[in-house]
Amino acid sequence: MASPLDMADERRLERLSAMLRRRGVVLPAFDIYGGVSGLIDYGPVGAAIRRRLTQKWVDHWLSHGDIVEIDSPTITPESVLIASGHVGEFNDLMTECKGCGSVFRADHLVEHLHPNADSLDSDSIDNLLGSEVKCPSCSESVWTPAQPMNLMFSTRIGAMSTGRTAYMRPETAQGMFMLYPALYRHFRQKLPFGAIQTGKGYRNEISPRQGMIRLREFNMAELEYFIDPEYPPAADLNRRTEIVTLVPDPDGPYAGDSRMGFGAALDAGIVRHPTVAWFLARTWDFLVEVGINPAKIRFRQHASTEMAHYAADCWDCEIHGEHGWIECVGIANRTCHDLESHEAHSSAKGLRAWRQFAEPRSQTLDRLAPNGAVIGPTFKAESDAVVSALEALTDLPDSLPFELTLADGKTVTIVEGMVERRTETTNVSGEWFTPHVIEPAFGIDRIIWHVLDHAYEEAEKEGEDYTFLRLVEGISSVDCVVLPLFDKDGMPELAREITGAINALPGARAEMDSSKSIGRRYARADEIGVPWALTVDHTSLEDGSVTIRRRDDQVQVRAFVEEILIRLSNETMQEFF
RNA sequence: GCGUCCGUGGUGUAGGGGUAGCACAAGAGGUUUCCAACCUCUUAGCCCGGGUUCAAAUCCCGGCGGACGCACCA
Repeated sequence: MASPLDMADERRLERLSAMLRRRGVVLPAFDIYGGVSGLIDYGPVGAAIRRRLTQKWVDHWLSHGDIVEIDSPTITPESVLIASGHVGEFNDLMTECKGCGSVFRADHLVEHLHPNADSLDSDSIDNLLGSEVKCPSCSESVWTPAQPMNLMFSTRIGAMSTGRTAYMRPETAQGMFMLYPALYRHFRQKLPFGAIQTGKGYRNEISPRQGMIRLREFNMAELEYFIDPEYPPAADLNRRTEIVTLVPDPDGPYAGDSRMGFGAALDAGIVRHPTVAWFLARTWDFLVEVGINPAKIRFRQHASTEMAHYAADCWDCEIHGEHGWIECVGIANRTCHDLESHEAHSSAKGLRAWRQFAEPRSQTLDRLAPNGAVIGPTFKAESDAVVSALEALTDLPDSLPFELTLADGKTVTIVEGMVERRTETTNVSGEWFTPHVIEPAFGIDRIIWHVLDHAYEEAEKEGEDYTFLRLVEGISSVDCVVLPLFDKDGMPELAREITGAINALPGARAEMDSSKSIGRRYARADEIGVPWALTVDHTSLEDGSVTIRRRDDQVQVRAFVEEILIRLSNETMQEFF
C-alpha cells in the first residue's frame, strides 16, 4: 500500500543519519572499539535535545497535579520480575534447525502436538520436536536442544557466590509498583493518583536494527496511573477538536482505519476505557508539543492475540517516519495484574485502596456463633479448625445436628449447645480493593528519532542544497546562537557578553559562533535546529541592539538585548515578528 | 541467530598487491558592512585480529559494525 507517506527519497535516511553523526546529535556508541550494535551515544547536541524533551515530558504529566515523579534502581532483584511475569515471559525456549540454521520459538513449533505448549519444559519440547516436526523453511526435522533465550541482562547483587540473581530492568514500571504503599500514603489514601519515572531500560535484543528504533539500552518514560475501576476518571473529551487516525482491533467489530475525535471514539466504544481515552489524548498533546507532525500519528489497538501478558487492553501510538510506522508509546490498561501479583509474591499485604461507601451499608449476617466452652473440650486440638470452619460457613444448616467439613477435609458433627444461631447487623463503611493501573509508556529515543525525522527538511537555497532542522522552540539544543558579524572591532566581546547574559537566564541556552562567514554560521545553526540567531553588527556597538533572525523564514528584526532577555525568559521570541 | 551485499579522513567518495587521491566540513591567518564567497596554510583516513606474500587498504579466514531479507521484537 503506497501512500504518499511511503514515497520518501530512499537516500534521505542516509543523509539524515550522516548529519546526526557529523553534528554530534546521535552516534554509534563505543565506535573507536568497533561499536556495539543496539547501543548509541547522544552527542553534545543530542544530549541537550534529549534532556529538554524528557523535561517537557515530566512537566507535561506533573501539571496534572495528581501525578508525582519517582526514581528507582535499574538493577532489579529476580523475585520482582518473577512476580511481574517478566522472567517467565522472557524465557522463551528457542531451537535451531540443523538443516538450514533457522531459529524458531520451540513452543510455536509444537503447538499442534500439545494443548499447552508454552508451559512445557525443554526436555518435553525436545521429545516432541524429535518426532515429526518439520522446519518451516527447509522441511528438515533435526533440531538443536531447546534453550531458554532470556531477553533480560542478568547480573548478581553481591560479588561472591551467595549473591542474589538480578536483572537490569526491562521497564521502569516495576519501580512505581514497588512504591505503591508510599504513593498511597503520599496522596492521603485517595485515588486516582499517578507516578512517573524516566530512565534507562534494558533488553538484550537478538538483532537490534534500524538505528535508534530497537536499542539494547534505551530511555523510557512511564506513567502508572492508579484508579478505582468502578469510578474511572475521565476528562471531557468532547471539547477537543482534533481528528485523529485510529486503527482498532482487527478482530473486533470496528476493524479498519477510522478518523475521528477522541470523544467520539470513546462514545462509539472503540476506545473501551474512559481513562485510556483521556491518556490517548494527552499523549497526542505531548507529541504535538514536542514537534511530531500530527499527520504522522496514529493510534493502533492491539489485537487480543498480541496483547502483552499483563494487559487487558492496549493501544500503541505509532509515528510514521523513515522506518515506517513505529510504536513509540504504548497505552495499556494493566488492570490489577501487577499489584495483585506483587501482593501474592511478596510480603506486602497492603497493595490496595479503600473505597468508602457513600452511605455506610448495614449488613445483616446470619451466623452460627461458636461456643468455645463446649467446642474446646469436645474437639481439643481441632477446636481452632472447627471454629474457623464455622466462621467460614455461608450456607447455614436448617437444623442441628449437622456435619461440618473442616479445611483439611475431615468431617465433624456439630450438635446443640456448641453453637448459637445469631442474626447480627453491622455497619460497613467501605471496602478494600486492588486499584487498576493505566500505563502510558513512552519510548523516548524513538520519539526523539521521529522529532528529528519530522524536523529534517532538505531544501535548496540559491541553487545549493540546504538543510533545516525545524525543531520547535524549547527542544533545540540551544535557544539561540550569538554571531559577531565580524571577528573584530569589539563585536566578539559584545557577543560574548550577550551569550553570558542569556545563559544566566534559568533554562535558556545560547552559544556563540564566530568562525567563517555569517552565511555559513546561519547554515550551521539551521542544520541543528537552533530557532534564533542574534547578530552583533556595527549598530550593536553604537546602541546595543542586535538583529534577531528567525530560522524558519530567515526574516530578521532588530531589538535591544534587554527586551530579548525578557522574551527569552518567557520561552519564545515569536512576539518580535 | 542464518543468508546476501558492504566497511577508505568528521561527512561523501575514488583507487584495488608496491608513495592513498578528490570534494565538502573543521582549525589558523587574510579578506569581507548579514545568508554555505574568495585566497594562503594546516589538521585528518584504508573497522579489528590472524594468514598468504619480499610487500596487504587491496587476496584468504575469523571477529566487530552497517544495509536488506528470514526469524525474533513479551
